[in-house]
Amino acid sequence: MAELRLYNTMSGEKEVFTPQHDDQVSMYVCGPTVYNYAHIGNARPVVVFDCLYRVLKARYSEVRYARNITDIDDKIIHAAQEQGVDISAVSEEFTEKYREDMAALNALAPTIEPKATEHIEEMISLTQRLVETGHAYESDGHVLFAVESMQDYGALSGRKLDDMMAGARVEVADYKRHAGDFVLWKPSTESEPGWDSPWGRGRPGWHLECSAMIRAHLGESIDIHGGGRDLIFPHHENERAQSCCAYGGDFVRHWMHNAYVDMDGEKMSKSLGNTRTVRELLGQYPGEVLRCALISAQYRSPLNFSEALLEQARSALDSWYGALRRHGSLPDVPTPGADTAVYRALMDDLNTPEAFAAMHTAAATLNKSTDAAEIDRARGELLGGGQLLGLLASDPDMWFQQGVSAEGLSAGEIEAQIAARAAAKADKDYQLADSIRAALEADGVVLEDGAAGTTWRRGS
RNA sequence: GGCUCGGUGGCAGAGUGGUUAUGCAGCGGAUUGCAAAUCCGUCUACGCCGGUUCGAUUCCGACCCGAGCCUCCA
Repeated sequence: MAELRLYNTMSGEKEVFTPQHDDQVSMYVCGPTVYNYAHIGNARPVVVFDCLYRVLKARYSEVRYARNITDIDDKIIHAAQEQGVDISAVSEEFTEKYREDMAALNALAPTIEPKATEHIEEMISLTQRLVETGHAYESDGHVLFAVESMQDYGALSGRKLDDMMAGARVEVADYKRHAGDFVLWKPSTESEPGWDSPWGRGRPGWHLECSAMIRAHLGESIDIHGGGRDLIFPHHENERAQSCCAYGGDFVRHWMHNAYVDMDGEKMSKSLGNTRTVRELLGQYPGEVLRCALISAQYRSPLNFSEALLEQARSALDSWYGALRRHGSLPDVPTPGADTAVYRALMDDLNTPEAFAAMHTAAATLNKSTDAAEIDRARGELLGGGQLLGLLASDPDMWFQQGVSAEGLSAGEIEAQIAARAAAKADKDYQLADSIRAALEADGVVLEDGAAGTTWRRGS
């Protein structure tokens, strides 16, 4: 059995992955702050860690995968105030939309989806613990984590407190002892949502929930913690500080961070305003195309988002589905955990491009082989690989015949035209046959004559 | 200013101290009533300068260029 190797942000190297408990893995991935639609950049970690989840499930008998929902945050508060509604109206609406969008990308639901507002108690007690142990202090109504109280603060992001001082570009609040100190708990005004605490009515700082929820659901030390690169600092650094100082121990054994989705070579982000929402893109492309595009580069490399990228993803899927379509009548019972080339590629730090190459090899075999055993093996590779990658989930005929929008000819109309053309061909009236083909093509339908008759698909 | 990561063929994108990545596009052929799909063949590579080595795209150093973090952000 191939061993799993994963790059660890902490060490800066690929490491052999061994779960702390024999056959059981715990993974936590930072989820969305639910105040608006997820953009395609937000979807990258979801899809990447969904692949990892699938690989882990194939390899280990128990995988506990938690992805949080941040449903208390200043941005949600602002959105709610603008709309004149309660924050829960905003957070519930966008939690639902997020789930729909991610499901459309074939991302499996995590084992647990903890919400911040359901863990306020845990956050308060974690904060208390940090105050008691001298790692946090109260100042001007806030409770702050004292970064100088932690010996190796900065170890994850590879920075030193002194260096950070030099580059501080932000006004330092005067209630902080050190510029790097961050908020654990902050006061709420009357109009802001808040919870009673030993420090008065307030709400948690944004790093706190993950520490508290990891502890509550996955325990003191987890195997894998993932998220986007931009979370390394300050979010994960601070999470680590909170958890390590409050509870001691390892906290996280493998830190994993995906690179960004870029737009014209520049990071896609809400603050830059160059985003494309998943929802908008789903109106133009099948979810599988978006997913395929998102994993067409290795997760630690930047991915430039473009029409061309999506068209390439579509064409890769077309060729895999096309190979399967040739053998569509065979029963399928793939085993994703089988020791296939796709599996081995993914075991090497999720090398999805190498996995794609193996998928293409399997498809080529299906297209040209006449050996039943070989065909069987290739189908297993392709379908099993598809399960690990979260692709090829549709029926091949459905894939080619689906229209992204409702417009166009119905399947029945197309079949009728095909029958008319077959009759014309039987009469050797090729002129009529060709005019039918051309008419269909003008409506975006491509005919393919094969040994077993004519099949059709919708062109892109 | 500090820290991190990267520069591969027309494009996308892996990998390796000496041997084909892969896909798309291009070109030539096969197949087809015509197509499409498919198959076969084929062309374009490893930022720049040094060093180590029998041999470097791959290791080391300098340089140039790009991206990111240090601030909400996946």
